[in-house]
Amino acid sequence: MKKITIGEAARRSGVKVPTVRYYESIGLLPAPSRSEGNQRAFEPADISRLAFIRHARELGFEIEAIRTLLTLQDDPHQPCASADAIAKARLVEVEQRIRSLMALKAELETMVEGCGHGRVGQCRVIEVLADHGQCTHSHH
Amino acid sequence: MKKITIGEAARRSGVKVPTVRYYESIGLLPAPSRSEGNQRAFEPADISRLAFIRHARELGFEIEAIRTLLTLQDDPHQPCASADAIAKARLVEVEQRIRSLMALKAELETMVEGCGHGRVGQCRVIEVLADHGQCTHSHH
DNA sequence: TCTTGTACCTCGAGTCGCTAGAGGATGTAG
DNA sequence: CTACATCCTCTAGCGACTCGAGGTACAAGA
Ligand SMILES: [Zn+2]
Ligand SMILES: [Zn+2]
Ligand SMILES: [Zn+2]
Ligand SMILES: [Zn+2]
Repeated sequence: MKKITIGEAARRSGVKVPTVRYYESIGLLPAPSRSEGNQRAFEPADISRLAFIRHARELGFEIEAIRTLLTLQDDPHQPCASADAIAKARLVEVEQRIRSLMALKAELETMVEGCGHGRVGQCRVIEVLADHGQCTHSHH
Repeated sequence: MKKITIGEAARRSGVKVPTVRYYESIGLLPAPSRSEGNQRAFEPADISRLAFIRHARELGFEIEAIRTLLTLQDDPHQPCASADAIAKARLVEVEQRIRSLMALKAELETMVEGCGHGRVGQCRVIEVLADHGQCTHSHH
């Protein structure tokens, strides 16, 4: 079996080189063996783990959640309730965030569309920012 | 004219006390005069400025964007094109973020719904996280 | 074999927008 | 006068990286 350098691990997993080292430093990725010259030598399992982490990060899971998910993955006999709970919590988060962003979008549209592109003194953008009472939604 | 303490400024503007000091420290809020005992004494204009900052933050504008917006606000004779550009850029950002979160939501729903709540070995959540190829959207 | 160039190493600091805590001074009400 | 809330400065910490300095290792070409 040939050794996988950090650069190749990065290329294969889509995680950047410094980030790979960072994940190792926080214990998310086990410290790999080293070459004679002290360079990291990864194995295929590490690449899978990195890809898992990257995918979970892309889906917005926090590092601590990923740590839990990885621990679960390491022991396939456990019930998956905690994994499902983490995913469900993330889903709720995402739904809330979408709702909040939709409200924001509406306010921003009003601001942008309402402006006649004249002087700052009459700018609707500045005006609305200065006075939340002009917003259609009271909570952002 | 009575002096406004930092606590009252915080209460009136909705910005927390340490955050008010932080805004002063980064030059977003002018340093107010001080009492004999070295305590900050704000004026009504500072409260408006704080409220403006808070509102802009709630709408997701970055500090540097707010700095620009405040500079514009300070001189009402300038054309408002830059203010509008900032708001429009923020709108585009928000729209992109919403689209991205909608895709995420779909993936998370598939994961959560597909799981039979058995063992980790068969958990759909873990399975999808380990293999992005199982996602319906190729880009997150 | 030597040289060149790329990739690797560690360590510390910086990013953003706050937030928390230590340790002390000031202001106000009873 | 004594509590007690509020204020002050300063430093450090959060999450999740990202960057730079200063140095080492390794593979390919002359
Ligand atoms: Zn305008
Ligand atoms: Zn508003
Ligand atoms: Zn499951
Ligand atoms: Zn995916």
